Amino acid sequence: MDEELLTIGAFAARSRLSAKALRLYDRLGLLAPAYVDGTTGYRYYRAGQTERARLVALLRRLDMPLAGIAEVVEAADGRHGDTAAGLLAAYWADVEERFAGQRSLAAYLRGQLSGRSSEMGESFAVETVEVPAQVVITETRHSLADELPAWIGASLGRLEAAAGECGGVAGVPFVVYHAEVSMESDGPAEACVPVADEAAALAWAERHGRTWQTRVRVEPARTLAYTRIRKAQVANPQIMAAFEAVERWIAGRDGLSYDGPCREVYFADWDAAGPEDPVCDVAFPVRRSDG
Amino acid sequence: MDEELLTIGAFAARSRLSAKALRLYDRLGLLAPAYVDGTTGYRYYRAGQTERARLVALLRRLDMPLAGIAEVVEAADGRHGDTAAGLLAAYWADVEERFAGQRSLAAYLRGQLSGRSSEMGESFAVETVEVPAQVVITETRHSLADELPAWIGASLGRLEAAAGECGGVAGVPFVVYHAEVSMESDGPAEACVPVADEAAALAWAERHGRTWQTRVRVEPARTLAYTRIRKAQVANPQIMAAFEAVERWIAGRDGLSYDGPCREVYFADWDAAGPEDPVCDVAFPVRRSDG
DNA sequence: GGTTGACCTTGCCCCTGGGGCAGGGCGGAG
DNA sequence: CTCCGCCCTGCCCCAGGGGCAAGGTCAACC
Repeated sequence: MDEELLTIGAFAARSRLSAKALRLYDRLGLLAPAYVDGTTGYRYYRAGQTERARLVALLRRLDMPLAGIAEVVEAADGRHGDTAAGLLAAYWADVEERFAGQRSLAAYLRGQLSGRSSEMGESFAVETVEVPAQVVITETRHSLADELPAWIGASLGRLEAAAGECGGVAGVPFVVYHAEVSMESDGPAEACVPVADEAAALAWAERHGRTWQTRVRVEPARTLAYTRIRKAQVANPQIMAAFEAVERWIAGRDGLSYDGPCREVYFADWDAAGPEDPVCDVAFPVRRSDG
Repeated sequence: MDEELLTIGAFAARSRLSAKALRLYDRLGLLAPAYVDGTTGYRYYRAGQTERARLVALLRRLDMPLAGIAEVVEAADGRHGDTAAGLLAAYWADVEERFAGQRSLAAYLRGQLSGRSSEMGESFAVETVEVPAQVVITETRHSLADELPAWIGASLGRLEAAAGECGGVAGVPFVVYHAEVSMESDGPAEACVPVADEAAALAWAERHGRTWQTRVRVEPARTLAYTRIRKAQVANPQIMAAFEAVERWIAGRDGLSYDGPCREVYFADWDAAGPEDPVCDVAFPVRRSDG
């Protein structure tokens, strides 16, 4: 077996990896040479290592990060191939999900770029409403926009349950998309449930500490410009058309300007609603600037 | 319109881009602020620029490179939205193609990792054959493995046409996958057609210069270990199973070792063959090392 | 035994698309 | 006037290598 040692170039050819990549994988501990000459630093690989190297190369062609590849090859080496296949399947399911989102976004954008986007399909009816100040309990999350829907459901569920300890739900739950970088909560998404008893809410937040990034704050009185959408429209990229419609409506009114981050107001029972039932208002806070 | 200027933070919030990204896009000329204060360097954006910024943000979510995004937004700004939509469609078609390849590779790998890969499906029959030395005219290409099939067809077609000037096709065309980094052709893939007249071939190569990376060389006599596959198997990842079968067969014979880069030998008329007709030998040069 | 040329080593800078931080300059409100 | 929040530039960092330079090695050929 001793004379079976390959230099890095020969091993690179057999494994379809570049010598540069092999040095990197060595440094990362992902694919160590069988023997390294102490004086010259030359790396020597066994022919039997090509199998592992090939696996690494193929996994790289799936754009799997090297850290993930390390887990897979370790699992594959450990004989319990189930785990390796499971890790790969999990990774790939993730990729498929992301890709499905991108595909629908691409289709939406193609439509926007080619067609008469402004007048396309249904026109959204936009109205304004005054909302008084209210005490809200909130959860905030820096989310990645693909796990947002699941998080919104879970978060509003938790908050509505907690509202029972705070005097009960005193208004319509909503989600605020803070893009403001350092207003006071620098996260992108904040789920909010209005409650009746501010003191009880503060005590509740005290008990819960910082586990779920929970907070209690006063949402000031607002004027909201909003449009009502159906359950089937609460998804990307359909919902973007609603946001854009409201923004266009605001831009078309002189003397009206934005007054805060946009939000989705969930006024209906989500689970009981059918796809064509209105469940959500897409809203922007506005202010009369002068006009 | 003058008081409509937004600071970078406000514009970042409206456009869902980070201030850092906006500075980068400014530097690249992709999204320049409406006004830059000469003394402070402060960037100010018009509210009307949010549309372009949103488009950039959405295209980034498709992982489109900024250079491509620049083309799309320029085209969209130029009013001829067809072009913008066309550029996006072309980009996305490319992504879909790459993704389809990755998906089938992922499926193949899941099978390999979980199942009894060695005995799965058909077992490939491996044999050896002696091939005499032959003069070949060749084209070489550093290819990206997704455009390989198309290139192989085109290249062998060109070479077979050229063989007429070199004494005619004197053997079976083949493609060599040089992974060797600097043997004498450092490229990954080399299409080869044997010809009868070496002197005429050299003259032909002289005339054609370096336009298609053409060369004439003598392929030495070889012993090839090969397995025969059907047309339907000439695709990724199916063909990989054939390569692996030959490698395992070689590894299982003591006293036989690799003697050069692997190749695909196309012995049949590709266009006339049906999916189940044998068309190709997947081969490795081998050498009797001692035993 | 010497030379040559192919191979190997480390180290540095480059790419994309930003994130994060440091140090310092503005701007409006109290 | 001061303070806090915003803004600026500039630097280092990430993955996953590519490419090149300067220098050390190895094996084959003469």
